[in-house]
Amino acid sequence: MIPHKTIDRLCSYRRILFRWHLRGKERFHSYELAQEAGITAAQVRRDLMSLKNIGTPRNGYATASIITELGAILEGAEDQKAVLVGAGKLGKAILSYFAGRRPNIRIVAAFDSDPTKVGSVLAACPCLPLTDLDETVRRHGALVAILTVPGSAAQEIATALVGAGIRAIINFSPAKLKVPEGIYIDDIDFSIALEKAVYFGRTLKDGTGIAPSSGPATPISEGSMHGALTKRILCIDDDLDVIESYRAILEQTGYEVAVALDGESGLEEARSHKPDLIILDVMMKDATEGFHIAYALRADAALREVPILMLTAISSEWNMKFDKDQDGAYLPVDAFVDKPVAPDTLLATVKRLLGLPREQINIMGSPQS
Amino acid sequence: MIPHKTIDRLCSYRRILFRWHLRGKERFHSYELAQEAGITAAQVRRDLMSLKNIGTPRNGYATASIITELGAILEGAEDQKAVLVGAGKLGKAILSYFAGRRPNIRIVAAFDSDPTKVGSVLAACPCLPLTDLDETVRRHGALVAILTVPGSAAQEIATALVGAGIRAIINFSPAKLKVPEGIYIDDIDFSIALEKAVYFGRTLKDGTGIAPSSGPATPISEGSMHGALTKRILCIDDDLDVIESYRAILEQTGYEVAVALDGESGLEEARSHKPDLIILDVMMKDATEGFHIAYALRADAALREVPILMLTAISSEWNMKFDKDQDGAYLPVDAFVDKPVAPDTLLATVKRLLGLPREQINIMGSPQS
DNA sequence: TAGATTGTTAATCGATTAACAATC
DNA sequence: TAGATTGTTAATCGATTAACAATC
Repeated sequence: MIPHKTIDRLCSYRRILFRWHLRGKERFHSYELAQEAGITAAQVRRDLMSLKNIGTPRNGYATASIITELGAILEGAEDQKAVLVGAGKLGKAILSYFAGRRPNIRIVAAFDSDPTKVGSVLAACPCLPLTDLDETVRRHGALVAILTVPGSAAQEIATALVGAGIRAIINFSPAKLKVPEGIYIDDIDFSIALEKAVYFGRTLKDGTGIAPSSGPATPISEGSMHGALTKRILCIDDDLDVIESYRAILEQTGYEVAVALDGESGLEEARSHKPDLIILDVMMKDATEGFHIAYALRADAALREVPILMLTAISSEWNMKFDKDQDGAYLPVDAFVDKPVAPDTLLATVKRLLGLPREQINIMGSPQS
Repeated sequence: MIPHKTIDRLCSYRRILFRWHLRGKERFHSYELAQEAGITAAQVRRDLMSLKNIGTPRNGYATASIITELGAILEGAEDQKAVLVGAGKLGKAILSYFAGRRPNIRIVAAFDSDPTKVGSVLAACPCLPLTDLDETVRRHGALVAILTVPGSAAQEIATALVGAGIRAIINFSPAKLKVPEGIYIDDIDFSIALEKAVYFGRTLKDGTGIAPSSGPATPISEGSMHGALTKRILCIDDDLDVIESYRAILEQTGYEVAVALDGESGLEEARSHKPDLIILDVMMKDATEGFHIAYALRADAALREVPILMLTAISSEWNMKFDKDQDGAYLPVDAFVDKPVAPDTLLATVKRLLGLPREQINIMGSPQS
């Protein structure tokens, strides 16, 4: 049985490693992961002892196999299901935060006592009356519940959840839940978080040598809308069906469309007939090919300022989604669109990118660290 | 310097004690607080050593003075100001969660890069452009920031915040922030919380003797709307101005109004001329008088079924608000309304309560534990 | 090989619990 | 007074870090 805090860190490791994997980093050392996670290398090595797979003294750890093992430990074999109770502002915010983010961990239903909310669909998740709670939880075999109800209702609902088979509760209410031995409770209490922050903000000793670069934050500018037609668009994707569907949509709208079924020929095609826009699949034959092509395109002086629209999808290997916010920041591309993509979305994004002034093309990526 | 986890517990203690204080519990023992907080009595005593005030072996601790001391430690003397960056769904949910809840800790501004959000007012908090961040933080002397932006923007904004003088950040983004020594960061990461819950939900050993009372949760029923006039309403409040303003509002609408300036005479008046509704101030000369009156009314067979509307306000002593959800559950009253109360709200609530069928009157309170 | 890095054990650190004399 | 409960110190527990032989 792995201790609580170790699990915490294993989750962080997995996220970091997934990002590294996307960026093509195939091996890593304990000190690298330690630095990224903000802890010591000894801690990392000790934590990784929880898993079977070993590193080797000279070569360190293999990113991919560690991610696989972490996935096995943290998520197990089957899909995991969760429910949410309390579809207020916070509940809705959490639903939309998770929507589609972790396909392996799915919030199958939301519950609320308010009859005006029941029946609606929030972030792809049906809102049901509390009377359905027991039956729904049992039917799905959900083990996890997210509790976003007022403190006064929390205990009653927690008891019902446990009775229905829930084994872990993330409790956002201020109530201290009483549950049987063996049920996991994670209290996330905003009031206490704020009070703690106030305390430490006041108290922590005036940092020896605080000299952070000041300067106001510059908001990320949204490209302004222009319009232009009869442009040439190059689609690079290894799935022929996908290519053909995009071609149909784009040609119908009056664009000229070129296609390539792999990165190599895509690059070649781009060099011989410079397109006005490139649509690039992020996950081709290996998980990072799309990224390499993006870098190669930016390295070519002639193609540097061609906007790139990157198509993102779920990695079937670990059921983790490419995180535009987190991972996209490093990539020299101008827009991300999720697959499968709705024709409207595709056209709107294409139109926007074609209108982008050249100085707003993202040539370097904007690494955050 | 008090350690991290101790501060955590001190915050919980304060909340529990405030609730006890409202319920008239003037003294307590370490084992009582321990049980309520779910820890050991030794832990409680050790934690309370952080404060000057002492308990006495025979009488235990004085609730009020401990709350005062905790407030002094946790919040300090002056008001504390915080800002929020990222007015998305989560940011808005958090804003409305905190709105008015802790008058001593105020979120003075929200920031967002989206020009369509800037200029609006969210939960009594103006939304400003990111370009105003530095100046606003400095002007208010805010020490705490709540960060609810995407991971890709988090580091940049954190740096700007620290540059502007922020000393503590509650970070809801998945990014691991790099900040100078001495800055407090609290990471609240929903993805990791969910993964942890999934892990422990799957893993924790099948609880020895799980036999929680099953039974579906019964949603709290909302009183149905009826209508009735020429009813007699008794107002009990020690503030003459307040009484007169309510009287004006209610009489104008056609109700008959009786008044009483303290609990004692209120009870007497209720007994001599049975009203159809009682409006009761929760905080009169001592902080719990309103509560005692409520219990006394329910103890009187003749008055038991008269609905009670309780007026709530902020406790000036500790700047904590009476928490309807948490504390109200114990009280045998039928509605709570915050002071100062808008005429419309007052009338609507009065109308609803007067229409309440007798079997829905809350005679006993509904304790949650 | 020599140097670097691992897995793992031992030492340290911090936090919780137990114990108990002081005392109301 | 006698019993119960405190404040506080010592013992225990758990988690982190350091150290180092094994080894790629």
